[in-house]
Amino acid sequence: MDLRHLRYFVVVAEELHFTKAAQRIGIAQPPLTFQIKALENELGVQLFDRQPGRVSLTEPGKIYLEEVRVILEHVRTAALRCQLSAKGVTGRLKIGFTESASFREEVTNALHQYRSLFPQIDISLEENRTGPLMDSLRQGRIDVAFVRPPIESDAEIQFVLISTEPMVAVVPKGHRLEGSSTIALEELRDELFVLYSRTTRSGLPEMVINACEASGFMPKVVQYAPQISSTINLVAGGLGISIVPACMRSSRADAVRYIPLTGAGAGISARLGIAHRVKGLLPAAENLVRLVTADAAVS
Amino acid sequence: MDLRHLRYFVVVAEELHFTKAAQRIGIAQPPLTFQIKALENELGVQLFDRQPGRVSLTEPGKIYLEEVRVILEHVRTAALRCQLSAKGVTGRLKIGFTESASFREEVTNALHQYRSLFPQIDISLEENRTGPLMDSLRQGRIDVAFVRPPIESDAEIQFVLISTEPMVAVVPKGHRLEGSSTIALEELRDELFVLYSRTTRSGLPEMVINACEASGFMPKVVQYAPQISSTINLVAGGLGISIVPACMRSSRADAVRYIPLTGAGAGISARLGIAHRVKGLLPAAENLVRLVTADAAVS
DNA sequence: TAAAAATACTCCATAGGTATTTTAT
DNA sequence: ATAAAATACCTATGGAGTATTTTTA
Repeated sequence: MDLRHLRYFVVVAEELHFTKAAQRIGIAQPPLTFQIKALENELGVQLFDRQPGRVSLTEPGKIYLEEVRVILEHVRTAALRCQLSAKGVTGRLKIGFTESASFREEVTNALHQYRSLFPQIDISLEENRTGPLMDSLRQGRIDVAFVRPPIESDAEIQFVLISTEPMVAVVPKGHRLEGSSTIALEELRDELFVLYSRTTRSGLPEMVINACEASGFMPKVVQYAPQISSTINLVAGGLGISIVPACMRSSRADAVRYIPLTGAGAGISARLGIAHRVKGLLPAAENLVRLVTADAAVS
Repeated sequence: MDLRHLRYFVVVAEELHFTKAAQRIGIAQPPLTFQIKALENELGVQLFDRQPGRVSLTEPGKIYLEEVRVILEHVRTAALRCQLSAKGVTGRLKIGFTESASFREEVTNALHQYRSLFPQIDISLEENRTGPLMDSLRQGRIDVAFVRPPIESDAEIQFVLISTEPMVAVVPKGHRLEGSSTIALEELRDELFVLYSRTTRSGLPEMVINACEASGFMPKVVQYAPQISSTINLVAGGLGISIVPACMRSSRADAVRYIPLTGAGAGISARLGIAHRVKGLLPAAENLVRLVTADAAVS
């Protein structure tokens, strides 16, 4: 049995006239008669009472018509649902992001814009550090991730940089450098550092340490903290000073001061990008990536 | 788009392996690949991610699979519903019957039996006189009717006789003939008659009048009554006597006596049968007719 | 290198067309 | 007598087969 049989059946049931029905379908009457008979044979049921000039549905035919109409409608809606999903209009999207990404306007603006463009997408968010996010990405637990390089790029994962910003020094209120408009890295030689904990050999804390070494001293790290915001809280608490991405400036403005770096410090920057699988990417994720990278190209 | 496409799609989605799927379907791999591509082209959506040895459903593909499974199941159940309806297992049935038919065991037994054989048929009953029932039958308001001949039989209507019974005299208690074991029609020459009203030229009351005439007298009819039971009630009330089908004997046994007729009176009989349209007969109605006429052949 | 999907082509089953007959009003 | 469905037969599209190539793990 084909959908053709069902479609033809509905037309004949509507016209109750084989010749007219055949015209509406766009075929000749004999093949239509043949197809309806084939359907009846397959069902083992007479669907029409036929007399020349007086075709009518049998009772089983009426039952079947009801069902077939629903089936044909369902065939259409199924295609539609599928197409909407393919366009990323409907569906779900799992987004990972690092703590500091949520402080960047590129990210929040993109999410706002995405939500208004695709209100039917069910978005779920996961905050984690770059490393675990990349694992989740590879294993399909999330679909896109706002992460900080370096990313171990390969054929499976694409990474697109969307922003670069300077790192700034964070000192507690009342610190001797509080009033400085800029700080050279060398001035921090004797400071105690609170750093975002090191999980890779090349993340933000590594960059800070490397820059200090380039300026001729090894920073004295008194504490590693799991989040950048907790790092800042520890600075606010007077444990030491730190160096964080400039976007964090709005955090704990009551208790800390953010001061631009000069010299070797001006060279270190926090880069942020969006990472996603190359294959098996959800349509909804493609749309977000397109939106984010289009913005990145403009700015 | 064909059901074939949908069926193939489900198999490939289940196997996630074109070669195995082709084997399960019973065709070669290339045409299967071709058909799936045709489906994808028609939808405008990629349903599978294919790498040799690693076929997987895309997100829209998963959505479509859900829908298609429901569609294919619906195609099956639609055929089933249609077939059940064709066998008269499900559906509705409108039965007409004359008042006296409900006093005949052939009719009540048949209905009992039918109800237990086809519990899913929605039966509705209509009581009326033979003439209106035959009109309803022709116009499709009812599907079968238990009626008394003569029936104006033609190509549209089939009538099968299911019982023949004698007519009996009804006299009120205390009547001069109350004690008679039989009554010859001539003995009623001077009686006042209450008759079931005449609507056709050949119904039960006509037969009574004709038989009386054959016995040499014209019955004195004092009252026509719309139902046989009201006729009997009038007899019970002393208005006169009547002649009714033997099956009515159980009616008003408190107040009337039923006495068999002899002579010309023994010749008149009440026949009962089932009538139905020849064309456009509901399967449920066919089953009832079959059941009733099979019983009729036995008895 | 091996396994599986894609491509290229060939064939035939069947959907559809044309001509005609049958049937019921 | 007429209109419409059924029948008979023919044509051609496209579904399926076979052989081969391409691709990726």
